[in-house]
Amino acid sequence: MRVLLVEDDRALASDVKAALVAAGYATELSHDGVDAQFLGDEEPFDAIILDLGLPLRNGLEVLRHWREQGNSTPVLILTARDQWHERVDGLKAGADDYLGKPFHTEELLARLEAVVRRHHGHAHNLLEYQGMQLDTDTQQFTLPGRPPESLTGIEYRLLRLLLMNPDKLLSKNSISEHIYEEESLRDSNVIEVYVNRLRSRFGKGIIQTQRGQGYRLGRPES
Amino acid sequence: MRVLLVEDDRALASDVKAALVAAGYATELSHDGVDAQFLGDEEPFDAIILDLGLPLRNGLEVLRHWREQGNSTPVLILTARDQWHERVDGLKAGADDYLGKPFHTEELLARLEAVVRRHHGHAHNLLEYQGMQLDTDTQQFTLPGRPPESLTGIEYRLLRLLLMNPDKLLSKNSISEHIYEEESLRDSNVIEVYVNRLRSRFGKGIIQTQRGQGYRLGRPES
DNA sequence: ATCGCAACTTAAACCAAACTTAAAATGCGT
DNA sequence: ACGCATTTTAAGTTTGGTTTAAGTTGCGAT
Repeated sequence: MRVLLVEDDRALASDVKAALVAAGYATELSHDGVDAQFLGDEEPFDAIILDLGLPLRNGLEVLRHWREQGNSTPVLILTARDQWHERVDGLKAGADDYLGKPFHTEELLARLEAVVRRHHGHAHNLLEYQGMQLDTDTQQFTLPGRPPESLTGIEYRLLRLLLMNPDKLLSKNSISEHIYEEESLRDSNVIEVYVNRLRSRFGKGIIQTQRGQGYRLGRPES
Repeated sequence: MRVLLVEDDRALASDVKAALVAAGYATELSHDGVDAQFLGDEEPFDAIILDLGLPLRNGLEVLRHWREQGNSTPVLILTARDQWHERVDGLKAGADDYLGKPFHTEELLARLEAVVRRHHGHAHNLLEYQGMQLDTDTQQFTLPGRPPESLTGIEYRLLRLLLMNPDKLLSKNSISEHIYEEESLRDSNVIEVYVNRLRSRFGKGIIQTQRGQGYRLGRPES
């Protein structure tokens, strides 16, 4: 279990880190918003403990940034006891729970565990290829450097089929067989229409046409 | 399992190599882009770990070179933590996964294993002869030292017929019987036209003519 | 050497496949 | 029952793989 602890008060930070390590968490420390943001972007944590009053970059902004990037690591925010509105803002920005300072480390540990368990409860199931990822639980699709987008039912089924057979050439027939239950709309251009939709949402390159043969998953252009 | 580790920081490189060897990978080291490119071209690896900041030749260029050569060895790139765009560029250049520096060796091992497994899972159905290969899942044709190219329907069927009967002499009649359903276009020069197309795409030598008898698969000239 | 036929080469025509759009139908939640 | 989002139909347009066709090359037999 890896945890990122973001807290500018060094003394407090190392106390808390000690407690976390004692509880069995591999803990990474960060003391300002900019550094924290990079760490959160680049490394996979099971949870993040985030103080909102940070130098260089406000904690709320950092949190919003992560959520916009499609990073759904559970975040527990720390707020000053009397800053009631910060908690609301934090939850709205995508935090999973909050804790007022000062706090007892036991309570922190309890909340942390709860937050992690809750998150693992709906552990997200990812279908990934060339940096694109399809979350089969939420039906959301993410391409590198963009926020996740929700898909309609058929958009999702088409994209999932492609991602489950990367590189493979799939004929329109086999596609509609997989997407619909029964002897399908044989002469209908549904597939073409949806290919068109996905291309205009996510870029032309995402699906390649092999005229007369079928379609194939491509790689997203920038 | 052979792994190529490309990393110019010698200290880091030998640490990581030790970890890889301990995990059971036969590991080859390279410290600059030119050397790495040569090794990747000449020797078969199961995976490559590639730092992007290299002396002599940029890691991205090396990766692009390999992919242009049709080399599909899984590549895991290492990027500095603050170079977010490098990841995207790397994926576009054909990397299979990325890892920000600094990293934990356990994570490197996990990603490496995942990448190798994924790559093996992607095993395609290949029709192979003299270094040429026809992928019957993607309908793409690769000759040594070139990136795979997509084929049109009839190009594909002709090439497949030839590769399924290597060395065998195939008359134009038997060819058109295999390629078309019905009583074929007996007096038509379709076959000749397509033989011509394949030769100009992939080299004269690829198909040999036996005047009056038919055609036979040949070997591609370098 | 020359003639004739098979194979080669090129370009243009054709036509079904795929694309694009918008409107109509469907279905779902309130 | 209504409004909204999604799915499907439909019609017009573009694209590019296939085929035809006509001219050229070159092998091999006489």
